[in-house]
Amino acid sequence: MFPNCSRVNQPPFSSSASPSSLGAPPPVEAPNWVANLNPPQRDAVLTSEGPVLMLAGAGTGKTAALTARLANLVHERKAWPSEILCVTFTNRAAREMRERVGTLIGPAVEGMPWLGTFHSICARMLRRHAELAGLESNYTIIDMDDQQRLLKQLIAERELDEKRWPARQLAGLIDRWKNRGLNPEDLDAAENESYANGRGQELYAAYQARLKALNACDFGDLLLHMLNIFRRNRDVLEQYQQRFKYVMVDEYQDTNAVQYLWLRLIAQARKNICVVGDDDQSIYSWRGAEVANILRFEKDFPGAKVIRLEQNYRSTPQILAAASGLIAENSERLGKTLWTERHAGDPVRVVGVWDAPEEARRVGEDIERLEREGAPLDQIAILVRAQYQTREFEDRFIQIGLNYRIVGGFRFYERAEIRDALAYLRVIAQPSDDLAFERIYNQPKRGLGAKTLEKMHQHARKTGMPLAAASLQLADSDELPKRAGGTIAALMRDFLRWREEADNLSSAELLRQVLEESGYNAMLQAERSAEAAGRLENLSELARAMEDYESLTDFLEHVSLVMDNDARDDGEKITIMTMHAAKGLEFEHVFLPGWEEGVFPSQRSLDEGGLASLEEERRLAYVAITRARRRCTILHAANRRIYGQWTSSIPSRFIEELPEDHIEQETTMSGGASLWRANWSDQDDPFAHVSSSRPERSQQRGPGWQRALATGYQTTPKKLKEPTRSAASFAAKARKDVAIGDRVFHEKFGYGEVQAQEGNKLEIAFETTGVKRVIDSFVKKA
DNA sequence: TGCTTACCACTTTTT
DNA sequence: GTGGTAAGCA
Repeated sequence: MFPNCSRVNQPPFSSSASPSSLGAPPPVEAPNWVANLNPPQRDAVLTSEGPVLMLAGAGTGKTAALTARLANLVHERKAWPSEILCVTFTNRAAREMRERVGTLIGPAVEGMPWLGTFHSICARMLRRHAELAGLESNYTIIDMDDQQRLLKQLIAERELDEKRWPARQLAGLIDRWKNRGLNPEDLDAAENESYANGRGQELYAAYQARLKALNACDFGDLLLHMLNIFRRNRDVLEQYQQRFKYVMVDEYQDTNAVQYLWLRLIAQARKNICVVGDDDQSIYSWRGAEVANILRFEKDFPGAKVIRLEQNYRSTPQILAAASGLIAENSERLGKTLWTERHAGDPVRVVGVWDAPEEARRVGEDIERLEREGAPLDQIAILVRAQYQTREFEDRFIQIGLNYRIVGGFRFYERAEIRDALAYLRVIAQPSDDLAFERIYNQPKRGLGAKTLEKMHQHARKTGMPLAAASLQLADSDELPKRAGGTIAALMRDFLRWREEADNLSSAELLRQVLEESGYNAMLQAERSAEAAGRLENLSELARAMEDYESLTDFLEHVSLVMDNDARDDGEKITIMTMHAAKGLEFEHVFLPGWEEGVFPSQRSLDEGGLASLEEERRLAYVAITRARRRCTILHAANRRIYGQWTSSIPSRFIEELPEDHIEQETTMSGGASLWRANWSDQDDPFAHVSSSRPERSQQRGPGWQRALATGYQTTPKKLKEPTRSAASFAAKARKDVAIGDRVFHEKFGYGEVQAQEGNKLEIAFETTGVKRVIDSFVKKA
């Protein structure tokens, strides 16, 4: 519900700019979008000149304002779409912005090449100016996997103990340096000390040199290279300063130092920069984001107009109050007062359960009830702190037959078979891509092992040639055993042929041919397992996806930068994702499980980082709660298994910090009274200390714990009912295209035969895993 | 060479 | 419980 939609506003120029009064296209409708905005939003839209800082609280319609602003600039002919730089943080935000601008100004949005993430925009710029960074314009963007393999090599070359100085750690350091805009030569002694007793700089420099030799760069380089280019080449910078008449930045609180410096250089000339952010939603400091950027905006751009969006259109007053009360505990804030015209709703619920399985069971039951009440599943989300928490829900939902999707987690492009296929293509597109070559030189198995690889490396190093070229030369010599030499020669002949074919074939066809001729398909087919079948399926999906791209290079760039796997919406599903991933989204009903000390706030943030990182966790909690429009349910379990070990836990301090007036506490100890009592006296029972023998110990627990006790942990639990069979499952419609006796395929369980059908549930006898009940939407007809 | 086994570290969060 | 790596064996 958007209360202001019904309000009649007099737009300042609703009829002043008819399309006919304009010269050439873009043809546009009357700018009625401004009519739907509230005064501060409208102010932000109409203040096109000069620096603008929009402080937009959660759910205050900042995307609406930003989109309208962009549309207005185009509509008012202040700039061509190609003269506006519009930076977002995530691919999703960029896509959404593009879509929304499209509905406002029509096809003119097609001409917006500079709307995108920091990384994709920099990648585009870097293609043009690659030579200024010592690269060729067809450089490859390597991912974290390649990055770590490369670093491992460098570490091994220096005979450092990889156990003591893990590649991960070095990768993290280099990343952080890059995020701060530091080149190897910029490191001071202290930074240098932070890896392998003062060899940080050496390794960082070596890594950069290797990347250059590979004609590659990593994520951080995209920004760092462009910053370097801007700093060292006045003319290039001026070119962009001229081009971009207006600059807009979303989620400004998440910008890191390089991004900040890069933006400042571009915007310095015209100063038409509009940034939108919310200091309370800054949750990426671990990635180098600096809230300080938003705090010093007014200093950087004197005379900046500050506009506050404080009217929330999303949540009920209760949800808003709970979130506001919580975030008020933070010390470093600009401070905002969110308000809403929405009608009162239900209080935020806080539910205490016995353990994680019960938590999942409870959420499942609630969702089934919502479903019966007619709530669409895609309006329900479960937001977790860390990825590992998703498993419990996945298991439970498979069991009771609830449709769900997990956002994040393993991505399509990170699967081994996909990466292998891409590696083949990379070697074809880029013969000097050693990392790709190394990945597939013996995949599928060709009888080439570590020894051969070692020789190839030696030769490559000696001659300064890329690995692939060196190996070919080596194959011609007598350095290798006959078999290995022959194999390599044959492989290189294949690559030569594919490279020629690449000109005639579409990339999708090329990929299919490569998979066939390399024996990769045959390898998977020979395996005859459920997994292998899924992999083959993934590979043909990859080929299909490639058909949308003009060139191989385009596609490879897409893969590296747009790693999103927002699975196409195939039916209504519950969304399970991390709180981080949920930023910018909203749902009617939100479940927030795992609010326990050590889980949320995470152990790590408690151990290191001090107050600052605890406050970041609190902001994350604020983000999570404010995703909900109507209902928000927070859960905490008394016991949880971590690393396979049962651990008892206490409710999160954030629960205690919620304003009491707006929440409702409840506890559901299921599993039966006997289990409850049996656990009561257990040694590691988290409630053992509650027994009257040691009342003083309960004093050591925080107030949240006390309240949890007060609201039901002490008394006999009221709800002892064993969870019953899911009622909603009987209501679900059956899939019509599968019948008893059909052979079907399931991602997890493989092939099987349908034995029974009940609602949307199928009972399937799987070939390898036995009889299981699964949801029909999770199987494909085989 | 390649496969099996044993041990290990590990869980934030993302472009 | 998992997945990745190192050592040992066929």
